Amino acid sequence: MRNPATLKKISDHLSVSISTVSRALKDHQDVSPETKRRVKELAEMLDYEPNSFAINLRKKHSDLFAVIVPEISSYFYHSFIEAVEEEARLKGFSIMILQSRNNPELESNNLRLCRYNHVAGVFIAVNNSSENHPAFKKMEDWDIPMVFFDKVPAEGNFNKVCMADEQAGALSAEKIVQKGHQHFIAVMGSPSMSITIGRENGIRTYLSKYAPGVTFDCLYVDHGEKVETLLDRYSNSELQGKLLFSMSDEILCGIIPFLNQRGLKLPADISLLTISNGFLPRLFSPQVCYIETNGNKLGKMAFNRMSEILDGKKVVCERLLDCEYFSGGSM
Amino acid sequence: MRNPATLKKISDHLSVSISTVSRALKDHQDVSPETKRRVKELAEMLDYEPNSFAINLRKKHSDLFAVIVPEISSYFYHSFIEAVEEEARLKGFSIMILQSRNNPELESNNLRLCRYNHVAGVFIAVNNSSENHPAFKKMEDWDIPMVFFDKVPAEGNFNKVCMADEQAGALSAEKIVQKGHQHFIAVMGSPSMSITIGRENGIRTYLSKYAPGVTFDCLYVDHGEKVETLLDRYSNSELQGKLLFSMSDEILCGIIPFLNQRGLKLPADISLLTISNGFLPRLFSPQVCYIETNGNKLGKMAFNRMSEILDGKKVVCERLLDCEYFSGGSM
DNA sequence: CTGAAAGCGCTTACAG
DNA sequence: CTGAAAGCGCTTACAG
Repeated sequence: MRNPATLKKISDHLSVSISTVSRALKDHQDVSPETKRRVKELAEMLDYEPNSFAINLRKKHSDLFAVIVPEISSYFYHSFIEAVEEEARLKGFSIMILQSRNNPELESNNLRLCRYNHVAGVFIAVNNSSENHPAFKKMEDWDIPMVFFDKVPAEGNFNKVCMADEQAGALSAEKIVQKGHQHFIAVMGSPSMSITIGRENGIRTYLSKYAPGVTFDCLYVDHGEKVETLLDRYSNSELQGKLLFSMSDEILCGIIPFLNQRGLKLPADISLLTISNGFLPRLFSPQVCYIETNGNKLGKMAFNRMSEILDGKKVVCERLLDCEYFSGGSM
Repeated sequence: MRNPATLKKISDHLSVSISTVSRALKDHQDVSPETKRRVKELAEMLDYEPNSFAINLRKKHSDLFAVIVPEISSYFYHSFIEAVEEEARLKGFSIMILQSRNNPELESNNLRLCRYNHVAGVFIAVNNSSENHPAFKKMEDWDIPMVFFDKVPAEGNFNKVCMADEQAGALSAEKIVQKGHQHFIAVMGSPSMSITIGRENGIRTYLSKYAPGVTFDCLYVDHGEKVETLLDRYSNSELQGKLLFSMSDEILCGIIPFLNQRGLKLPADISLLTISNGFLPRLFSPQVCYIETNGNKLGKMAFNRMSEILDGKKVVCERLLDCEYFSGGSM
């Protein structure tokens, strides 16, 4: 390992003190122009790079944010991460990615890593399964700001940035009712997830208020069960003319092959509405109608919230990202 | 900011020296069991966490790998990142993500960040545009191992881990020839990318060797041009019975809507073969035939190579990931 | 304008 | 079995 240049090395070469070198490199007013010039020139030549460990050891925190997600390659998180990296870079921060793979132990361990590395803040989408409240509390004790996004704890006073799940559910119901359906089939994710609960609540609330006669079957994709298996309970004639509502891209990816395999055509045989970031729905023919969930927008929103906290606006709050309807040809 | 516990704080409470506390916590044999017990108990109580800055300052490098990509949310990189994170975690490392957005300046800056943070190693997919050789060289000077993946520099002696692009091209040509096509249309990415060159070479080499009569139009999607626009030069009757070859998922996503819009059916009106990670091709009906590029596998391969380098096997080499054919119904 | 010194939190060779 | 001391590379209050 080549020895990287240090302030000491530069100071030795130039026969000035380390303090002077340090000051010269940061353009401190106390240093004479001539000294500055000599120091900077040599620093350049020696390929000097400050040492983050030494700097952070004094500052007691790093220029690193952590993003903790169940997994990176989901339909949504990578675009969230992309947006956060972008914003972070513009503000001089970098990001560390940690996956918790729906394993509470890993999640705790990831939070421990955040403490170990004294990150400036944590963006976290929590696991499906249990809620790691003690681990979350510990971050508070360490004064490491946390912004929960997408999958957030149902209980507890935390900073949250989410899709407006209830609104998305209500908007879905509204569109379904408008199309004249008296009954539909909703395919939802795990019933323990906050997003499932929110979206389903949105549907129920809307229906009970504006269309009490409309009913729906509610199927939950849980415990690794496949969408296809769940839907197999219906015969083609039972599905004829019906509407399928899909809670997410993940579920959409189960529904599409199912429809293909059954030979059901959109929208002649069956209608389809999904919640999605919009990428997949636009690839199909006809394009699938969707309510937009935008990972990039949510990432920017989360970053803004984090910036506010770092700037001192610490009062805990919950922000919602409004959703919009895209009209395809699937219903 | 709550003051996190330090060795000093523990040593004060227990009236032992800092050295003893440090040794006790790492189960050093020199320390008496009784002292160990007391130290560990208090450390637990005080929620002690070692300080990575102090540790790394001594070790002179961190437990952090950097992954540098043009962008995270491409069809490929997020699964690569996912695999690297997974492997890294198992070995006690974390990963930092940096995007270079096809901007050479950003790329250099990201490499500077890697030096600043004394990362243990860098995984990098380079920009389309220019090649940043001076910046790459500098990393060598700093003895920071680099593993290039997917988009790699054409020149220079570097560790590379890639799809077998030539092989993928050749395999594609083989399948096309087998289906009896005398002429086809290849839709490729930017001609300056190593993967474009490799894949096209593979096709040409195969054809000149085994099927010299077979010809193809070669279209390049470059400078933000759209696939649809490129293909618009062909009338439906010109396309009838033809085969389209798509170099990547990105291009596939342009071709599919084009076919839908033109009302061309697979495989009756037109055939389609793509190179892909396999996710999208399997969603369509019929499923699109593809040659597999697997981001996860490539990530694991890259990590293995990195591990070898860290273990001392420093001799530069290039590894290729074999590709496989998946038979759908699109040709 | 410049420098010596203390300190961030840790590890480890050395002495006892 | 335990401790005092040096040192990793930097910044900054203090003294001159």
